[in-house]
Amino acid sequence: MAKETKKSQQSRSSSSPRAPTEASTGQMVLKVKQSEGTRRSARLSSSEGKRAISVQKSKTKQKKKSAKLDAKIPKKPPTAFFYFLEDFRKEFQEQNPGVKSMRDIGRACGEKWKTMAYEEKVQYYDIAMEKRAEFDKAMAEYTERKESGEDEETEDEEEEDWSP
DNA sequence: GGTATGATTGTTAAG
DNA sequence: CTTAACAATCATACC
Repeated sequence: MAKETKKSQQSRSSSSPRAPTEASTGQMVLKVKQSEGTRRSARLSSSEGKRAISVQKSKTKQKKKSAKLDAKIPKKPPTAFFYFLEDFRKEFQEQNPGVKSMRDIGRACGEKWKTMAYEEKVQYYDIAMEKRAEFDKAMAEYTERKESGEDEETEDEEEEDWSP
């Protein structure tokens, strides 16, 4: 079977100036480039140009799913890092049964994640890619619906208390 | 009892 | 171009 890892490209690369010429080289070379010259550098230049840098000023205060913030926005799929966490968590707990919680694991994960080789991370990236493809589709529908008329809603799910 | 927080990186949509 | 938000998860903290 000629499966191999080739579906990573996907059609989303309509605007991706990277792909052709790949066969010419004959070697895989992978796509280490990705987008190193986009937000990564942007952050640097910003820090250089600006002084304070953002430094995560917001502290990342996300959460509160209890509040109905999901509205109609498609939920974001887990990133490659999260998939890696899933596997890492199991191992980490086995090696460190005394660990307290994800906070510690997250730190260990992040550290290891950076040390991991691209090829090893690629497998997780690949998974995330498929997820994004699906999410992309959902987003298209969401946008379309939004333009059409977000007002609409079929509030079908209002199960509040169905106790007769 | 329940909610909020914290920590990790990656990805996205919007401004 | 840049920013802020959010994704999973669970021990912990507060009232």
